[in-house]
Amino acid sequence: MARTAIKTAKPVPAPELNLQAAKSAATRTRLIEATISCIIKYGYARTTTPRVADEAGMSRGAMLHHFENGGALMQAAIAELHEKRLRAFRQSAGSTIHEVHTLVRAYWQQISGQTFTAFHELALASRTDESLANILVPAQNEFRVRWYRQAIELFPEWQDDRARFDLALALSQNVLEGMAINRLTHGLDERMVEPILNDLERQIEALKPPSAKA
Amino acid sequence: MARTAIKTAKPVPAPELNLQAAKSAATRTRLIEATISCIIKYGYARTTTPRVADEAGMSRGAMLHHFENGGALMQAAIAELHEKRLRAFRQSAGSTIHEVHTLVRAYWQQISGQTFTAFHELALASRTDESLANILVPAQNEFRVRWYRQAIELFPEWQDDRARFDLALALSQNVLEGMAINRLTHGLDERMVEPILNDLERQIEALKPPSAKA
DNA sequence: GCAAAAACAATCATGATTGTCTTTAATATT
DNA sequence: AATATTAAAGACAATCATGATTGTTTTTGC
Repeated sequence: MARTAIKTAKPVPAPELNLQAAKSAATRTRLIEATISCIIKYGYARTTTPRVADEAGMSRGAMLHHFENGGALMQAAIAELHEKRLRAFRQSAGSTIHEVHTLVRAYWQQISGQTFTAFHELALASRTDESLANILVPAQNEFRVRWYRQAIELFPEWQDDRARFDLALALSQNVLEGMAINRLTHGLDERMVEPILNDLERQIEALKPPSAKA
Repeated sequence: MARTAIKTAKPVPAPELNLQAAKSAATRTRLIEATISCIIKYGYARTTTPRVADEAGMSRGAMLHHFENGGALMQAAIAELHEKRLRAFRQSAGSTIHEVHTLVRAYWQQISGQTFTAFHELALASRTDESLANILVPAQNEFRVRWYRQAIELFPEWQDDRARFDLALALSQNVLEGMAINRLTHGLDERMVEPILNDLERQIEALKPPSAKA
């Protein structure tokens, strides 16, 4: 699957109220979830079409009936992963509590989950896989833009000092994602998680301009 | 190559002063370097034996003469990568200047290089490849232990407050490696590198106990 | 020089993955 | 009820990576 050229999106079968044929959608979902599971279990490179079909509990023939090739399935899985990320993100940021502490913990929870694992598998694979990068990078960019915009909304009074605001965001992103990735690769001392999170929060608070400090 | 079980080390041909047969060592080196190049160029999963042989400019048969199988070659490549890292590390830490600024920049330089890229490829692959993890994790651990020990040597007067010392180290590791990895995966805004590095330095200085502050 | 050993090259058989094609079962339409 | 459509399964040929085997050329030791 890894090396498969990835084509454009499949023409959605028009949202007529197809009755039983809508269970085809269930099968597609099953396949997409199986693909994500395989990425998490075996890594991107070993997420092969036989493995995915096996994980989904169906034949490879059935699978290729719903997705014309492995690349199309992978593309759909990436779209779903992206949606998952955005959903989790909206849920976190949409909370009524906008304290730094809450937000840091929420994002940490988010990237501690397996969705982030899958995403990083894809992200690193895309380093050396151009066709994969072509569909993944836009998703990454969109996520980052939304992250940034959301942060602006959450801290409007911080916008006078853009430099420090940007620093707080970049710091958060790199510290948290750095920890998450190091955890994936036997590189994180779990005992240091709490101290680092606390320090990050302290640091963000310190970067807030006086007008924004509660 | 990815899925190959990795055996124990090859019996070194005894350090007698073999004359021309020592050019065998050159070929082995060539193969090991080719393997590392392939990991960087194509990623771990696509570092196959034909590609490596091609990169080294020799036949696959010749390659398998020097390394009994793909796994043995990969193991040797990992050992070499580990050595490279340790060498670069010693060079950085062995400098006479022990300022925080210098050390942060030195480690940043180090993980900005391709050796770190290769290492992260392996590290992530080892998440789902047990036999790879078996040879990579010890190297990772050794590197971390040396890192820690070196830091203790560089900042002896900091040892009274171990909690803050450990925090400074963990923070440095996660921020710097986080940035390096995000850079690999289209996730780093290069404009933020300098501000983050400066902030990290400031932060480390702030964590130093009064007795250690110059 | 000559024989043994090592370096190197080429080929083979095997297993895995991929996409296509064919066949059967289920479901929907008229 | 008959037929067309879709889901699902299986078989197929092509490609590729792997390790083993065999053959050829150098190099080394006697």
